[in-house]
Amino acid sequence: MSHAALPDEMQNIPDLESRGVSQGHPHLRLWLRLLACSNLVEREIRSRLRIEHETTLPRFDLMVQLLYAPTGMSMSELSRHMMVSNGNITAIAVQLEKEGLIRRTQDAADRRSSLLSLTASGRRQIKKMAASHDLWIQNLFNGLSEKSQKNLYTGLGELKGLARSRLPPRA
Amino acid sequence: MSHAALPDEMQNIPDLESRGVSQGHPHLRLWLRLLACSNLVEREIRSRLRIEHETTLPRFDLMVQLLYAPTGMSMSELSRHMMVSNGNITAIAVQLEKEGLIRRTQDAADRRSSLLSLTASGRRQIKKMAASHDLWIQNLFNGLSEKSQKNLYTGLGELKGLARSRLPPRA
DNA sequence: TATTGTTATACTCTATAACTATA
DNA sequence: TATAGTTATAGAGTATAACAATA
Repeated sequence: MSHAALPDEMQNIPDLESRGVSQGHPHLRLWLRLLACSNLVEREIRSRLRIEHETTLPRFDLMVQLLYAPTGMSMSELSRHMMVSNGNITAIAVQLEKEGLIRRTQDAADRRSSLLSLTASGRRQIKKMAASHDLWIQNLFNGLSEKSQKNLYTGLGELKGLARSRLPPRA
Repeated sequence: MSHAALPDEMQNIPDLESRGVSQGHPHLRLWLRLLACSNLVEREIRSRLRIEHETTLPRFDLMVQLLYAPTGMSMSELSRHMMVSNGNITAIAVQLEKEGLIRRTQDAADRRSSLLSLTASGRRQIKKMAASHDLWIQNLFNGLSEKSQKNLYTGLGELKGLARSRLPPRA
C-alpha cells in the first residue's frame, strides 16, 4: 500500500520542517512548511527547465514577463517585477540577446532607457517552455482539493500583502 | 493615506505574480503567489542573518538541525533534512568546524560515519540566532488572521504531501 | 554492491558598489 | 539630484561526478 495519500505528518520524510516542529511557535511552523513546499516545487522546476529546456529559472522568468508584455519592458521594469537588481537583469539580458531570443530597442523618448522584447525565435521558445511549465504545475496541483486551493490562494494573498507592507523594499 | 492594509490586488506592486496573472490557470496563479510569498520572506531572512548575525541561511539551517538533535546528526541525515547533496553539507560543516561552532565525532558503530554536534559556543550562537529568527517571523506573521493561519497550515500540509508523492526524490 | 563522506569543478545566482549617460 | 543602465567583483548556492573507506 502506497503512502502517497497519507497526510504529511504520517510520512515522516525528513525536511527542514522536521526541525523543532513540535517545539516551535505556530507562526514558525507555518513558515517552515511554506518554505518546504516552495523549495520542493521550485527545485523541480529548476531541474526540469535545465534538463528539458536547457535554461534557468531567472531566464525563464524574464522571458515570461516579456511574453505577457507584447510592447516590451524596460530593464528597470523587469528589475522591479523580478525583484532583483538592475545589474543582474543586464547579465541575463546580455545572454538572451546574444542567443537571439530577445532584442533591445532604444526608447526614443528617454534615451537612457531601452525596451526589451522577444524575437520570433524567443517567442516560439518561451511559448513551448511556458506550456511545459503549466503542465508541470497542473500535474502537481490538480491533486489539491478545491477547498485547499481557494484557502491557499486567499491566505497567501493576505500574507503577501502583509509582507509587502512590513518588509523593506529591496532591489 | 497608507495603502498597507489594502488587499494585494489593489496595491499594484509588480512582482512575478503580475505576469499573466489574469491569463493563467488557477493552479499557476496559486503557484506564482506561493513563490512570491516565499521569496519575499526568504530574502528578508537571508538579509537579516547576514547583517545581524554574519551568517547564511544554509549555515543557520544546519545549526538549527543540530540544536534540535542534542545527540548529534550524521552528514547524511543532515543532507536529507536540508535536501541538499552530501558534498554541500561537507562544505558547510568544514566552515562551521573551523570556526569552532560544531564538532565532529567518529561513530564507533559505523566507521564511515561521523556525528556532528554543536560546541558550547555554537550552541550559544544558534540560540541567539534562532531567537532573532523567531522574532522576525512573529512580527511578520502575527498580522495574519487566525483563519488564514489555519487554512494555510492545512492547505500547505496537503500540498506538501502531494509534492512528496508526485515529485522524484532529490539529493 | 550500496552507503558515507570527501574532493573537485563548473556555473548560476545574488548583493553591492562604482561608474556613464541622460533626465 | 535622481534615474537607467553597465561593469566588476566576491561570495553564496547548486549540481555533478569521481573517489576512498567501510558496510
